[in-house]
Amino acid sequence: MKKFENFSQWFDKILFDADILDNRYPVKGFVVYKTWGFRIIKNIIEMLEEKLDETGHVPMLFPVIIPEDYFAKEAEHIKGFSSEVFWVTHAGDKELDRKLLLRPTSETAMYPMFALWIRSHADLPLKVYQSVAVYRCETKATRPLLRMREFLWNEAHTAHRDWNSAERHVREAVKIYDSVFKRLGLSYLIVMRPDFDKFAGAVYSIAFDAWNPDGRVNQIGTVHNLGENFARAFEITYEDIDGSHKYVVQTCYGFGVSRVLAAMIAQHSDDHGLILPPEVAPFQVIIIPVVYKGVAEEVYSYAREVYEMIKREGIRVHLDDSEDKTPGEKYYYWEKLGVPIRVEVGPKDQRERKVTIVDRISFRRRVIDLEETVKTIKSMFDEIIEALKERSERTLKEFIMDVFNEVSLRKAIEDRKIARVCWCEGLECAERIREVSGGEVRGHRIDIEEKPDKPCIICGKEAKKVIYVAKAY
RNA sequence: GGGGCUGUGGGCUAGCUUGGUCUAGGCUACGGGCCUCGGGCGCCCGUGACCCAGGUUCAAAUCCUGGCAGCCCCA
Repeated sequence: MKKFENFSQWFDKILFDADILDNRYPVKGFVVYKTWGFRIIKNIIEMLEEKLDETGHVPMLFPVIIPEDYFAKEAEHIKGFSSEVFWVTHAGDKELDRKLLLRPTSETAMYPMFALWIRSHADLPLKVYQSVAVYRCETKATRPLLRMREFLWNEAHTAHRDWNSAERHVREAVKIYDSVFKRLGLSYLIVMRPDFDKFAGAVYSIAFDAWNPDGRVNQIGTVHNLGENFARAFEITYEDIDGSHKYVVQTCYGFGVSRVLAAMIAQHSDDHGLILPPEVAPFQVIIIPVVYKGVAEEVYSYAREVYEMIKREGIRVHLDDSEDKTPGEKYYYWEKLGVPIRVEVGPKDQRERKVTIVDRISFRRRVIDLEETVKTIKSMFDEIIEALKERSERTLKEFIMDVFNEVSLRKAIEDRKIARVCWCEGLECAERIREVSGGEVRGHRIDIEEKPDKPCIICGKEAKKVIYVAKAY
């Protein structure tokens, strides 16, 4: 199965073969995360939460249930989400007096509580996060990890004294996500969403759009400045130094754990199976003893010695000493699961006190002295993540295509590219872009500055922004 | 939101057009056994399936309707 030719089937096969998840659960859009996948997920979440802790965020856990009247408090918000809400209407066979819903996102669960907790400027900024599942009854076709009705994310919600400190914090949040995504070797565009596509209830929205082998973009994270919109709806006020009462200014940001996992798999893996950045791989090193009759005991005990030596360094290492498989079968098996480094120990290695070491990307074999093993593994970890990052960045660049008229725009989207176009910021032109290309306007970049040097691709008037157009998940 | 396609052991599939030797075939995986195990060695034995509910028919994996689930395309 070829990654760039038949992404869907390739992706489904990897998810199944690498024990990431089982999507045969009998409810559309709900999946079971299996052990290997769930361990990776836990490592990703841990990486993010550490970063959030470092930057002054505190963990909390809010209920999955939100009462209808609270959900409805912010007008735009309810408009944006109501069509895909799962409702809880009954307890046993009795109808509830007050309808409840499963959170599609937690603003309306958290902010009534923020109103109780925030009294004065001394309570600000408040920075809260939680890693939970959220529920959205997607009407489009669901796809494992990419578009599900129950999916995992981490959401952070903050409250600030004024617009400027909220603005500063938005930049901080973007930096946090950027650093975590980079550690996972991912490549993406950081874009300001056009006004008509911002989060329901936000003043503006910033998004991280990761490339996917089929040319669609995968939104792996978003950062929103909510202004006072929710503060007014939920009466979140504080007493300032001068005794006046003011609304807080809020931000919120979501890190799509399921989609980040999808992006990692989609960007890094190959036709042999999964490829994982060492930092999140459940096993970072797999040891395969190569035994023959007559020398088995020596090789096994040497393999255990190597294992203990690597384990002592805090590296997640596993010794596959099962006797029912040949070494070749084990190579394929662990490659499929994406273990970054394989250490082979055979009779020859044992006699010479060496090991044979192979990485998951290049499959290059090298024989090194036993004493060099740990040092070599550690430097190979760095080489692997750098190689993944470099390869992914290169692919992103290859996906981007400059187009200057409707015909080439349509062609670009047809060819599964991400189109870069100049745009006048007119709503009708954006609508037209969608119509002629079938792609969506994703926004203009904020990670780099891009000035339009051509007129608007649709109306020919002066362009204000360089925007990206692509199909999306 | 609209249209098309599909559902066969754990995975991939043959069979469906033209209903009947289908008692459903293969590969893979799995369990047991043998094997000199550096890239899926070979051989023997075994377990395991027609998505669900109706309908047509002497007879349904095969035809029809609905449900559930999945894939693709368009808006």
